[in-house]
Parts: sequence; structure tokens; C-alpha cells
Amino acid sequence: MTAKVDHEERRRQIAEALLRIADTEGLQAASMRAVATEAGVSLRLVQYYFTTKEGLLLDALARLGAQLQARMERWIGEERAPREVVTAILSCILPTDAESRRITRTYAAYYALVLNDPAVLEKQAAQPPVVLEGFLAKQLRTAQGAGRIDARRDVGAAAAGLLAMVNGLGSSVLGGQRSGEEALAILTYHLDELFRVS
Amino acid sequence: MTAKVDHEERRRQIAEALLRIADTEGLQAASMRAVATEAGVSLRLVQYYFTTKEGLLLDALARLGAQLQARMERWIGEERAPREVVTAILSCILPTDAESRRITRTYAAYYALVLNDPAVLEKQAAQPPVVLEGFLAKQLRTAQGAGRIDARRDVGAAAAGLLAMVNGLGSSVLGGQRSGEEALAILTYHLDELFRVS
DNA sequence: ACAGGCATGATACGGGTGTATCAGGAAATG
DNA sequence: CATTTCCTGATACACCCGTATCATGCCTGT
Repeated sequence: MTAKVDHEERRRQIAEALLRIADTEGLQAASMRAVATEAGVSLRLVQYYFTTKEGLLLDALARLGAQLQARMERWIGEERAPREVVTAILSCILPTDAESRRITRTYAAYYALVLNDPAVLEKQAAQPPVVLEGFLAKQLRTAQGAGRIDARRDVGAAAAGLLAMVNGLGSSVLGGQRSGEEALAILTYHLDELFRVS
Repeated sequence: MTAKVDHEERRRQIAEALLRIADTEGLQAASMRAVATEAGVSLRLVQYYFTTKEGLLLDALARLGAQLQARMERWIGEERAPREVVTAILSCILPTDAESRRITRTYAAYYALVLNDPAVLEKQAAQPPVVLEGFLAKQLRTAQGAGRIDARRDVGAAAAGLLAMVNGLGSSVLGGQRSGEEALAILTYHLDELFRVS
């Protein structure tokens, strides 16, 4: 083994520089040179570890996904009751603190990029949203079985709707239309409605 | 007056070329030269009518907003019942046909741009979302007064939630996670839930 | 100790960007 | 008819982009 330097550590350092720029100045400002400067390395090094820019973008996106997942697991913590799990997952996505604001902003930056790339990015990074939606639906179904949700509710539609709503609420917060707390209040209201047995 | 050519018509022609590119290839592909080619005019002309690129971007955004508003008014049509009005407004935003897909995609392209511009774009174009949300809330309140919505509901939160949900659903459709029809079905389900008196 | 390969620095290339400049033609006004 | 104003074409500038090339250092295994 060579191990002159920690390869993975370097890659992480560079990819996170990219994410930092994407968060603060947008993805279009994340040029190879800017990333190199931000990471405190030479342009050549960025090229060395990620041959092409697309490679760097994809790697950074994967790391961003991992960060979000880690955050969700942290927020779920030791919660067991379905309602608490659902609440944790949904509210941890809302841009209410610095970390989630960063993650949300960066995801939004990638979103526009993905829209106009013919699925080049899709094969990698997979779809967190769809698996997440399935997980949410499962939690809701459990709650429904326990009588905490009206039996006539369509939990699949409810899960999809809630996830989309959180997504949209996040956009409005990022757009400055409302605060994170207000968004959270709206989400809470809808969760209360869902978990109401008449 | 000179009136050698129709000024406004030229501006419209160029701005719509910009919107067309933003829809099909993304905003980052909408360079001055590309817009000129797409509009079938010279680069100089684009510069002449919109001195700066920012000016062009803003003008095109304003036109996009007008297009969306025109579409909404068309969809509302002669509907009078609050529920029908609300349904029309929300569902006409979903990317279910070519026009709404175009508008939604283009708005998404602008969204990333607005996120990293220090409110330069905000003063212009105003906030359609906030006024729209207020309008929705008013409609819901009317329906509530007529007994079509449970009196205990918070119509303000419901309006905000629905709008955010439609926004999020649109993103998922654009992202290819689900079809426009599926999104519409989810929206319809939630509207049914809202307009249920127990 | 020495060869080999991994790691990195300096620099260049072709192309695309937004914007500016200069010149000329056509139409309307005096 | 002359002249001023509006409109348009050609071209240039300075800059930034992603990528490639060449050269060289330094570590490591033998």
C-alpha cells in the first residue's frame, strides 16, 4: 500500500468544499478552481481525485445524501411510536436550523441541475424520496392499525402528500416567504389533523 | 413617434426565446447568444432591447408570471363554488399538460437562480405565492362559512399546506418520480379530506 | 540504495461568456 | 434636401471555464 496520504479524506475535503460553495453561492459558482481554492488545494489536485467535474458533482451529491440520512437517523433517535417517527422525519427536513438549511439549499441547487440532465445523475445516488415515502407510509399504516389514524384514510396518499408538503414548505422558507417555525407549525397542524380519530 | 418596428413585440419575441431555452435546456444554457439565435435575431439586438442580461432575465420572469396567471384565470373559468375554484387553482399548477409542464419547469429553473441572488430579483415580479395563498385561504373561509368545511379547521394553515403540497408534488413529477395524474390523485384525495364534514 | 510509481505543481489550450465599441443605413423631421 | 434620431450589423475585449500536458518531487518496496 501506498498510503502516502489518506485518499478518502482528501476526497471528502474537496467534495465538502464543493458543497459549501453550492450552499453559499450556488452550484453555478462551484467551478473547479473555486472548489480548489475553497478546499485549500491546487486545481490539479481536484482534477487528480475527481477526473472530471461530473465525477465531483456526483460524489458530492452522494455525500449530501448521506448527511441527510445521518441527520434523519439522529432526529429519529430512540423514538418508537409511529407518530413520533413520522414527525421527526418530516420536521428534520424543514430548514429550521443551520444544518437543515444548508442541506436543503444544496439539494435545491442540485435540483435545477438534475432537471436538465437526461437522467445522467439518476442512476447514481438513487431516489431517497421514493424509499422515504414508502417508509413513511409503513409507519402510518402501523399507526392506523393501532387505531391512531382513522381507518378510512389512505395512508399512501397521506404519506406522499406530507412529503410533498414538507418539500414545498422548505422551498417557501428558502424563498423567504415564511420562517422555519411557521413552516413547522403548518406541518404540525396537518399531522394533528391526520392523527385525529373522529 | 418612430415606430419603425414594434418595440414591445420584439421584446416579447426575445423574452419568449429565453423562456423556451430555459424550459428545454435550463437557464444556464440561456446565454445571450443562444437567446439571439433562438429568437432569430442578432446578438446586438438582444443587447439593444435588454441592455444587460439581468434585465432580460427579469423581463422574461415577469412574462412567465403573467402566463401562469392567465392560465389560472382560464382554468377557473366560470367556476363559482369555492371548492371548484380551489381545485382549479391548485390542479392547474400541477405539471399535467404541456403548458403547465413548461411553466413549472421554467419556474424551477428560476428558483435556483433566485436562491443565490441577494433579493435582486425579489423587488421585481413580486410574490405570486403569498397573494395566491391569501386568495386560497379566503375561498376556504367562504366554504367553511357555508358549512362545507369543518368549523374547527384552520383554513389558513390548510391553504398554506395545500399550496406547498402542490409545489412539492410538481417537483416530484418533474423529477420523474410520479406522473402528473398520480400527483393530481393525491391532491384530490387531500381536498376530499379537507371538504369532509364529520 | 535504487528503481518505480504515486502524488502534485505550473502552465497552456480552445472555447464560451457578458459587454462595449464603431460604423452604417433607413426613416422621420425641419 | 439635409439632418437628426432610431435601429442594426460586425467585431473586439477581457475573463472564466473544464481539461490536458509536462515535469518533478517524495515515498515505498525490494
